[in-house]
Amino acid sequence: MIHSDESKPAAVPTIAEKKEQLRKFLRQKGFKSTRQRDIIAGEFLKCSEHVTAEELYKKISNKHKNIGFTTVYRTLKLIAASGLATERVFADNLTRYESLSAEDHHDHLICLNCGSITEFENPKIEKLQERIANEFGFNTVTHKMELYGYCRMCKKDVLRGERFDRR
Amino acid sequence: MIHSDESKPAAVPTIAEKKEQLRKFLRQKGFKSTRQRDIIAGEFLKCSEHVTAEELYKKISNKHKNIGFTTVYRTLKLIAASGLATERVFADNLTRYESLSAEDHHDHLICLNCGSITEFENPKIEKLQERIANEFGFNTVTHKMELYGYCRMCKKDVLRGERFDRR
DNA sequence: AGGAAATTGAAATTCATTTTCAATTATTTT
DNA sequence: AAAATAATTGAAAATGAATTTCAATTTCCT
Ligand SMILES: [Mn+2]
Ligand SMILES: [Mn+2]
Ligand SMILES: [Zn+2]
Ligand SMILES: [Zn+2]
Repeated sequence: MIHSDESKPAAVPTIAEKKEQLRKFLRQKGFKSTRQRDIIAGEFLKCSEHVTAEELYKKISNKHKNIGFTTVYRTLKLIAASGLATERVFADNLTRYESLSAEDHHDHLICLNCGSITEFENPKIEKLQERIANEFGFNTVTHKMELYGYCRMCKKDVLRGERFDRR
Repeated sequence: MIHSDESKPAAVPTIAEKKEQLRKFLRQKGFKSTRQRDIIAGEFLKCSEHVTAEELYKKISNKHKNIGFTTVYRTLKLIAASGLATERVFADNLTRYESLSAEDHHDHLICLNCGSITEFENPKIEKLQERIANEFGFNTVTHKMELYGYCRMCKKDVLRGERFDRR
């Protein structure tokens, strides 16, 4: 997500501020702040990707061989519950997490060849979705919208007959 | 999907015709037509829902106790490959199949309470999706668009505080 | 510091999906 | 019509991500 408007510096929370938000959430829920949760949250907030528990675990276990997969898995759930992240499941059926500030919503373009994920936002589509839901007397809570195909780079390779899995 | 135009009777293939299409597909691929495949296809084409392999297997095994789950599972894959059905995976992460004629595309409204699935079609959204893909130099192959929330019936229950899982 | 309560992480479990394999069945060839 | 060839069947096992279990450890509160 690219925002060209840099006029409101307070709108983009720092990693430290996000970590504090998590700590606040934990305290408020009667949960505990731990060394592991701090490290996991730190690493998660650093890497701004659509990351799986497995992937994050591997990144972390380079430096911290004593942090287990289960804890990474559980901490990602907590981070999502706190509002700092959302869970996403794309066509590969893996649960991914992405860092997210409260307001921000977007959908995804996903390359079937290289797996790259591009984010977009389109208010017109969002409005149309609401209109459709209303027509059916439906009360929308959330939606999923994903476009699958070939990204600019992979499209070229396909034309040249060079398509292969880069994942 | 409701179509009020009944002027073209040939446009809606009968179950027999669909079964024939499957047989043609099998022959063409060097696969075999079997008693089991015929029964499974028949039952699948009859029940016009978003059905899982498990569900269809249970329906079938009432009458045909000798047809195994694996065969139902594999036959559904074949039916999808033949173009008679599409695979769908909604938020519950179960693979569902729905009978589908070649042209027809639609998206879904899914009730978080009762699990009911409503189909809709919106050309404007489809066009906007294409426009967005183009903006990113993206070549769209397929897309997924699902609205999750509460259907008309369940909305009422929610207001009365009567929400519960009907699935 | 002491004690109640939550957390950790290795291992086990779950659950849908997918694969394996020996026996059976469908199709083609003689 | 039988034999040869090749695919199918279905029970059981394997897979793999997600989730749970549980004893040992750590955090938080007084
Ligand atoms: Mn995203
Ligand atoms: Mn449908
Ligand atoms: Zn790509
Ligand atoms: Zn409902």
